[in-house]
Amino acid sequence: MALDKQRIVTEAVALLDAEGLDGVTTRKLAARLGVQSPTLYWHIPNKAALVTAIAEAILEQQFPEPASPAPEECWQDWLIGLAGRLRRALLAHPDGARIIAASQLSLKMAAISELAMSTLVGRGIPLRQARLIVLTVLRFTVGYVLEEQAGRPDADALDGFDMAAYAAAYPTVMAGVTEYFQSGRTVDDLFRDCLEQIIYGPAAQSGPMS
Amino acid sequence: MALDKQRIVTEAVALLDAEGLDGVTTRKLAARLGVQSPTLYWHIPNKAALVTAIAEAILEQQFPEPASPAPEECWQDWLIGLAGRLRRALLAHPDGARIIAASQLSLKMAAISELAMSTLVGRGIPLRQARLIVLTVLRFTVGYVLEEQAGRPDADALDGFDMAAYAAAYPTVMAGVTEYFQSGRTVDDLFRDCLEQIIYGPAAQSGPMS
DNA sequence: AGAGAACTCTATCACTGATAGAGTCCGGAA
DNA sequence: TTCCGGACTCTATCAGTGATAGAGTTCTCT
Repeated sequence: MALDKQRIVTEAVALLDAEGLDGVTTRKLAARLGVQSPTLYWHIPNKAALVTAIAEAILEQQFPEPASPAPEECWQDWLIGLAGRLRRALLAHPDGARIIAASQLSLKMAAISELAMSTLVGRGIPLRQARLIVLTVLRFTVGYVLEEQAGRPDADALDGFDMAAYAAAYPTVMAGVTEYFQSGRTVDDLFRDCLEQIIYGPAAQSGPMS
Repeated sequence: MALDKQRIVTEAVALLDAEGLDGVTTRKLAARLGVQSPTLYWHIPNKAALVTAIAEAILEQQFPEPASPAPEECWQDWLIGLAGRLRRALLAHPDGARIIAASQLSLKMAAISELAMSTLVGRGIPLRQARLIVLTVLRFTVGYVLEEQAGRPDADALDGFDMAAYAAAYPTVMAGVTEYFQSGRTVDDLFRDCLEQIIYGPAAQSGPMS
């Protein structure tokens, strides 16, 4: 049962699932591996490198191979699917988006960009525009999930939160939220609708207009 | 020189500017205020509340009044300007985006959403679509700046980073970056171009096509 | 003058990531 | 068979973190 980086990262992901990113400490991780915490530092230079490794592992689960380009599908739908997979990868673990955002120089993320951009260019989209679209979609996705996963406000924060006052102060926001979900749509639909907004442009209407 | 929440937050922002978010500790903050750290806890319930207060202060600086609706301007350009101001607010302080993303239930952020959505609705955009557009733009902006501010990779991480190999592995990404900046555009232009992608749709071309 | 709120202190808890340096284990060479 | 050196792990410790308890002080209003 030799300890190597692979085993450390695997266990770190398990710890992440159990306790969230703030629960991933070198001591707890070492304890799970039946080891003292300084031992980890023989295998990893510092904690940031561990987080980056976790990020790669998370992406790896959802993008094992470079992922497939599209055969016959239009690039718009393919790109929406790619972003959806990315979102699913981030949602699959607590604080997934935080981890990706915090990890520096993720090779897997670069690979995803490369795949997306080269696919678009292959479909005849000018390089400049392909870059803009891919960058927009990827950063939007991370930002979206980041806020999706942003801690459910803890009990303390909800003390003194006046729902009625909120609704009165921000009526349009409230009306928008209510309207959307009353029509039977889910948070997954919301993400997709936003993406279509980006990719197909404001002209696109995916749902029935009220 | 009585200590109150206002003074604490002001000094916290100064500390943030000097040392970044990780440098904002209760002890350092207290020391700057000529006080012991437990004293702060009489004025704030916990550190999360402090971060939220910092977030509100940062937004307040860029959005002092509810911000002005547009008089004659088309809503697209107005919304781009709004997002630009938000980005500037986040960039004005180290880790600004991280702070906004971490703060829960920001009232100022809700106010910005309300302003944007009601403006769009006032221009005849259906509620559903106004919500999608505003949500997309705001989350994109936070995600964008978050990555913009993501720590410059420290020296350790750059050890063993092979630039040439990177360029070889991800040629389209590299070509896209090179092409963009060689044409004289800046990172500010990049943000704006991405936003136009969202708001005007993929058909829009703001710059010369290569 | 006295009561109580407002405010700050000392002391301490249970943690965190990180490093130094000593020790153990094991495979291969002499 | 011995010994060496790398691989690996340990104990001990550092300097710091957010947070709380509880005692003490100061200010203000009645």
